[in-house]
Amino acid sequence: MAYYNSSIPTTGGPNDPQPPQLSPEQWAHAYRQFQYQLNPQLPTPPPPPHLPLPGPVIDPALQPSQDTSTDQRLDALEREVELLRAEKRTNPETPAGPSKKRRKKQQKPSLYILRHSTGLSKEQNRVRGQLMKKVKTEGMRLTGRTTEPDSEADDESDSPTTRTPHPVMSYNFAATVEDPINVKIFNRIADLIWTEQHDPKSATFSLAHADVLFTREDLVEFAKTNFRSWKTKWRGKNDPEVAQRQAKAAQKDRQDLRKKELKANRIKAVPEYKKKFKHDPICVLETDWMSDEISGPDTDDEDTKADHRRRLVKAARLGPLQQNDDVWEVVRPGFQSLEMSQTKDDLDKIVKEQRDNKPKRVRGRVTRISFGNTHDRLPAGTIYPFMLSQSWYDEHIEGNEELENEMKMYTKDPKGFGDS
DNA sequence: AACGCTAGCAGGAATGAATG
DNA sequence: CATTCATTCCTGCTAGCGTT
Repeated sequence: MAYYNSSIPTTGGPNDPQPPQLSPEQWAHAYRQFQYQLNPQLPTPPPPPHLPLPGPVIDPALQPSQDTSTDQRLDALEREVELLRAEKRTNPETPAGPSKKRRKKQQKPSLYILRHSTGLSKEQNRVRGQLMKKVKTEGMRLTGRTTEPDSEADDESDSPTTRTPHPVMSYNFAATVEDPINVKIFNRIADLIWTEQHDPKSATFSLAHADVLFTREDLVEFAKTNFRSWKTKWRGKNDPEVAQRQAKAAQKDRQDLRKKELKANRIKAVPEYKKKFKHDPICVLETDWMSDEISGPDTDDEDTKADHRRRLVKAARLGPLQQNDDVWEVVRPGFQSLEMSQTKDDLDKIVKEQRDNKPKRVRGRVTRISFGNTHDRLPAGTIYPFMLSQSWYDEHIEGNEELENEMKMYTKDPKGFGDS
């Protein structure tokens, strides 16, 4: 993607493409599915205790006609299994012996098939999503949850919201996922959906792909994940400290999002910029290096906040009807050199031109105001020499060994920047 | 290996304005 | 009025981290 990543060792930016790698779990999963392919009579991957061994293997050719893609997949799986075995052979810890023990060990990781999404096929992911949705729906029905989180947690005699008159079970959010009550609910959910969906021939079966396997443990795991997410919400409502933490996180999240949008807009202007300046500005467009766009100062002091807001409103020249509109202050990174900020300004100019040229069909954007303030956070990742403001470095970094080490910089500037 | 927590992300909802 | 589109923000899911 970004060309500078390829030539120079970086600290591993967020955009680095990762070569796909199979985890042990995925190996196990592949192996397991292979077993099933060989012996589809096994209706489901049985829970761990008893897994009849491959036993008399059925010639795949004898199986009911399969389309080529299935055949191909089977081939791939065969190869994977071969690799798996090879790996095993070279593993000194598992000497070949009476194989009962060995097998047990091997089965353990395959408790789950769809638990993690990485490495799953498209079909598997589809079914995975369907199952998670079912688990969630069932969980809501069972615990009497609506999409609206009910406000009162400790008040039993709540308002007459006519809810399902079902025998409602309630999660114990104060406890963990191991709490007996919670476990009971997980099992109930898992059993229900397992019964409904594990047999493709049954009338209740409604998954997109009948040949995708899953285990009951998968379902329990989905239910747990669900519970955890609900618990987080519950804690936010019941623990002021947690609420505060979450609010802060949400704010940071919003901030990061704005940076990302800023970057995306500027990226759209890159082709035009290249035409104009004959070099590539993409090196400047790292999310972290975009300006902050803040609604208010990071403080608890109400006066400071109110004052800040007043100044923003004034600078934005809001009309009488717009007094409550959003206004953001742009706070640029202090570390950046003139050349870097100029590059971004040039990009923004193009962005603006392009916006003005388009038929205006957009809602008004939030007004951005700059008071010329900067922040002094260190740049994330590795910057190029031309990006660094010498005076900022002298003032904030120079002499502080820890910070000096934290600043990472390439030795050479990209073409068209700095001296090059 | 499982747990709890969190940052980051994708997808989509909501919003507002111009257009047919 | 419905449609279309860009912008902004929210929700829920996931991976990754540190702990048990």
